[in-house]
Amino acid sequence: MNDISFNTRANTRDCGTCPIRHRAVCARCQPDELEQLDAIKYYRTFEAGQPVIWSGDPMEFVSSVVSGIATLSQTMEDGRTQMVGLLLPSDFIGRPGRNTAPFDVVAVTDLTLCCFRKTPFENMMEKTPAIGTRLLQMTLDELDSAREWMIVLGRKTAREKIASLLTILARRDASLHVKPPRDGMSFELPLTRESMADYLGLTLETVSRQVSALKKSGVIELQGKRRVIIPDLNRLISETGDDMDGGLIT
Amino acid sequence: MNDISFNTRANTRDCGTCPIRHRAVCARCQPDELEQLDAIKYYRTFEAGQPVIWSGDPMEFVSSVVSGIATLSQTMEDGRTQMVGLLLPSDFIGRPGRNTAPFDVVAVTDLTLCCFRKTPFENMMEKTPAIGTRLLQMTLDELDSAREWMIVLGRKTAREKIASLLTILARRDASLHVKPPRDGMSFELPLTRESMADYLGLTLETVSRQVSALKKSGVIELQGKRRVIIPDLNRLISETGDDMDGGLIT
DNA sequence: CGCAGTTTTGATGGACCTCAAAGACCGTGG
DNA sequence: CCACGGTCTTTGAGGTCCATCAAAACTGCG
Repeated sequence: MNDISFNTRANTRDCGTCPIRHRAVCARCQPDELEQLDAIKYYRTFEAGQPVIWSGDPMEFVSSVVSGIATLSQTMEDGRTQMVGLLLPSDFIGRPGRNTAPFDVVAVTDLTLCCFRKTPFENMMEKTPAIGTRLLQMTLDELDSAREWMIVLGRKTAREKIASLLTILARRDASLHVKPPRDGMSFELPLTRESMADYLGLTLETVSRQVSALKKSGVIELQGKRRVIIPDLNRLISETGDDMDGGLIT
Repeated sequence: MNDISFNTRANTRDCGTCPIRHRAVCARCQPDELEQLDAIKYYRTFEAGQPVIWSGDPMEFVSSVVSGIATLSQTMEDGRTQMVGLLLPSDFIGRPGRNTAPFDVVAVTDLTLCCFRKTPFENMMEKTPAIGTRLLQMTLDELDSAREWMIVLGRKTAREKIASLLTILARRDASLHVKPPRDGMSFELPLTRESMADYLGLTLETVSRQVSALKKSGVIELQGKRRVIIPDLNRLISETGDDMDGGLIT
């Protein structure tokens, strides 16, 4: 049970009932194109904590996150690590045209991926413009998010960083449940203090202190250690240091 | 001369002799496709220091950097600013499918852009897979660079940040001159201390001090204030804190 | 219970920021 | 030619935010 670090399953789900159908890389495909994808796809599951792929490894497949959360991160020789992305349902993993993984991917919760072997997928991409178009759109969105994250890493204080992360998680959680974020909403914190620290460029102690500080200020409330309640969303957003007129969409 | 902050020129250059022909968004186009692009393109020039577009502005055009350098940056309400990208010759500006600019673009040196009005370009993209494919590839590369920059912002010391920036500039300068970077190479520093600080998430004083420190250590030499000499490239790279076995390619 | 992993809390130090002023560089005009 | 002002850069002194080191409290689980 040690070297079988993942689980490959038969194609148990039909694309028609797929929860990420309308947001994933296949979102714009026609029924006949979906059928083709259906024929070459397979599911893999990972338990919380398991690695999906290491930086530098050959990538034999590309995939979409169906359920669960994974992190994308990079580690320096001396152990300093920086998370560079959070992979949520419908996010795409992999790079057509590249053979080795540029970053580590690790499952933080139990994770289900919808996978395609790389070569068949690349071939299909050439014949199916809908896939390439959608992938371009998703990649441009991710590039914007990555750049927005840079101002968090480069210029924000520890407190602003925590508030920024909580805001992102609140919005993503809301968009997953197809509800707009609202005052009084709550969500599960999927990350440990250490993961939060790696995402924010802080130490876990600083994360812990700032979360406590936000709680003491009444900006957030905690139920147990993992459930976060946001009594006043605008209050939280004002703690991020961001411009408020940036619209609540996304 | 105040409101004419840019200069639109007739199509003076032929695509065939374009210096960025083989690396820009048009790199994979066939001769007949190039002719079509040729028909709708126009050049614009900006003087050093001039804004190209502000965050939130409507974007009527997309473009490629032909010569010069521009910065992509974001500013918080209180004035803290973070650079999120450096735009060098062949880099693409703009987003098919989006109407407003997500970041500020400013010319740091005199700048020449090869522009296309957005709608004609989008139409052409639909009919010309070579453009979309190339743009996807370029966007994926930029996403990787953006993510690699995150570890610089989040986890590196001031000294390592400076070394990282100098390494990037050295490599890009070398690749522009189609020479591999080598010991003893030198290049012009296109950025002020303040721009470097904005790129690195530091203050300009810290940048100044660390540049002096690297000079005192013999890692770099300076000719005047702007020309940097790298006596020993591996020495500089070792100062970045990065893994050295990552190959010198790129 | 007892142990391992996670989180909190405390004390201390250091890297970097802030504020301040002097110095270098450069074009302008007398 | 040199004085002059503007911009960019360097250097200094002091303070602060966050990292580091250390230990205790909490959580879940066999």
